[in-house]
Amino acid sequence: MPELPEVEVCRLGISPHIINQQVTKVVVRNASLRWPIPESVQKITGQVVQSVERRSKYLLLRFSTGTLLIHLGMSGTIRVIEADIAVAKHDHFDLVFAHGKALRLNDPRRFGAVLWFENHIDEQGLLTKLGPEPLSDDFNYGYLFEKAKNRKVPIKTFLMNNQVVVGVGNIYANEALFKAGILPTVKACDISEKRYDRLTDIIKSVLSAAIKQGGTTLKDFTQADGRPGYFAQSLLVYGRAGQECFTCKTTLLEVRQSNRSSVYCPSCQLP
DNA sequence: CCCATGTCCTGGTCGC
DNA sequence: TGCGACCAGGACATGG
Repeated sequence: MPELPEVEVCRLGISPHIINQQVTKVVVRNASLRWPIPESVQKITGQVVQSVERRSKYLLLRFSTGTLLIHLGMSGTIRVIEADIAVAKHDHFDLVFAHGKALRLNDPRRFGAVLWFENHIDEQGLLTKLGPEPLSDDFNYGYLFEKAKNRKVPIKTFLMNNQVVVGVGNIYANEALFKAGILPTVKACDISEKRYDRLTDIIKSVLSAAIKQGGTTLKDFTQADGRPGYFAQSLLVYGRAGQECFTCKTTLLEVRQSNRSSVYCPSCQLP
């Protein structure tokens, strides 16, 4: 269930357990994820994890000869466990380490990915077209306003476009627009610079708060140690269609946009 | 049958 | 007409 906060929570959780650790075995139980896990992942055997980075929702494990890219898709989770713990359904991939632990990927829907790149991380073009990281200084005042010029797409769809800004998925797009008081159906080009500046601040604060609380657990997301995230308790509109707005008691409404559900308060959120 | 946290890809439309 | 940018929707697999 990962959006950016969940992936970042995952990165923070697994990093201390696997950095500087040597991989002794690579186990592929089911290679058919979004793309087949390549045979070349076996080349990781014997190598040491140098760093665990994140770009957008991609986890990047750096080794001396290349990078292992992991994406959790819609339903992926990663845990660091004792390597001899029994395999569960949908446990597709393990990195086993010399200290007896294993990084284990579980992904029921198999929309996730495990890829190995030597030298050129972007052989597949997955990272080249991505917009700025929302928590970086590249995502700043004026950016969204400039980017939105002539864009007639609804603001909700605009925010979820990875070429605009990465990491803002359906949950946090809904939450940020509620907090910013912007109707999700407004055209991106019709929003003022001032409102975009406020929205930029809100996106940063919503994502940061979610990371601090360990992400949002809806069904299956867990942190690296198996604990759930607690941000679900902070959700103001996502998943609350038909219920009262916490601010004004108006009934929250739901619309479909680009095949995704948007929940909003018709009173607090304005065109 | 409905719905679901992501995103690549296809095919259509629009403007220059 | 051509080209590129933009945009809507399908597709993927499994579970609740």
